[in-house]
Amino acid sequence: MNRKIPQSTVRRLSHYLRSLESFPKSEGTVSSEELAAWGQTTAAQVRKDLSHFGSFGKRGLGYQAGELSKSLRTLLGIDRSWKVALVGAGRIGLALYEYPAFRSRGYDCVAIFDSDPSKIGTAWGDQSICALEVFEEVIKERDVELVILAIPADSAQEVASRAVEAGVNGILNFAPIRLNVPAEVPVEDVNLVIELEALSFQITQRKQDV
Amino acid sequence: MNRKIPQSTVRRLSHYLRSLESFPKSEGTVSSEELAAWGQTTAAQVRKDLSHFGSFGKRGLGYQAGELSKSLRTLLGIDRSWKVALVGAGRIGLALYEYPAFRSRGYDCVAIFDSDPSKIGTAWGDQSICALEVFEEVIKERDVELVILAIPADSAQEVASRAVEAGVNGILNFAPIRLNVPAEVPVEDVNLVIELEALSFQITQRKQDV
DNA sequence: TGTTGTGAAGTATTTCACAGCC
DNA sequence: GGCTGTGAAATACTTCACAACA
Repeated sequence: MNRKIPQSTVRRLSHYLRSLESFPKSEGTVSSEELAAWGQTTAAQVRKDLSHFGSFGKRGLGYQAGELSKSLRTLLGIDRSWKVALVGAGRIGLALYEYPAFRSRGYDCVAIFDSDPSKIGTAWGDQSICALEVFEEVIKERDVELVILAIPADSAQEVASRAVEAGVNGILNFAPIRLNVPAEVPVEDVNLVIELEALSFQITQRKQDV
Repeated sequence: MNRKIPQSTVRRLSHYLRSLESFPKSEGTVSSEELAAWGQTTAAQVRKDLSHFGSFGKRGLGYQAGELSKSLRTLLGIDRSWKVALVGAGRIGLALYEYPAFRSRGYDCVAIFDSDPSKIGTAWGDQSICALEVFEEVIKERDVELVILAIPADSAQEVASRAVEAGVNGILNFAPIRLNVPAEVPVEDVNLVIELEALSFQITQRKQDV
């Protein structure tokens, strides 16, 4: 129950939750062995991950699936909904906006911004696209907590700084730069090119090892 | 020059390369200090990362920017082009297909697949969308090496298995499941919900720590 | 002199193995 | 008997610190 959670543990918690949701045994118990099999890890790892936060299981029995789900949702902070703003109404922005898993997990898009005048005022679903000029105003008015940056690298830093200034709590960044923000505002980077490069790296190395 | 490269090192190599490309000093030298500043790491880490693969710098001087770029591209396996197939012609697929950084890094989309009959035969750019029925045939005929899965979780495993069977070398997986494939075929997962959950986790924990 | 390359030291994370409880 | 929770051991990764050398 201490306070130093490895980043990797957090990722695995998400997997455990998804695992519980995907398997139909919403009633009944689940063992660390089963959770491990689904999440591509070990039973000991599952138990260690959970033990950082308390005791969720019963010795000799395992974990109550329904209860564990609920606990995981609380831990991950998704036992509530989050107000999200999307910056960048391009292809990636659209894909994210329409991504059903977001809404079903409680991430609610309450504002969309773009700098392109031809897009401003048009609507996606029930959201009309706002100009970046009114960014701070809208962020505060709608109590936005998370910002998704789906804009090019050269404007990402500026928008990130403005978002922090406006009181946003976290940033999901698709722009291929490392954002400079205060340590108390977490940033998660998604960099698609790096993922592809990690693949070609592994393939290339493997061939050389033969 | 050994053979046990941390996964994190690979990610950082990509950052170093992007760093070199973003800074205009394509001629001249770069120090580990400078690379570290851009990549949000330490100078020692930069040197250790590179030392796994050989000696790229000159003591007292630093690294020759142009040479180091070239070496990094070779290490990452992007000193060539890769033939990529996109499976899933939905919003995410479209965003990826139009993502300029892919093509500029040498990832060439040579086939698009979808299961929706109304999409089959229509074209995106110069690629017409193929049915999954002809998957193996097209993969082999066009020498596809990498597959990007931008399809729902329930069909992802089947397509992944067929891709491996057809001789694909690596998979970039956007479906929220852990794919079961032989160890010699690397898989990189991109899971957008997990990234958001990592954010809400951190924000939630932080608030409780006060 | 200035900066790399690298063993050795220090941290962090994972795995082991078993006591404790159902 | 079975399975969790957890210190202790093992492994992996990062940082230090300094010899080597342009």
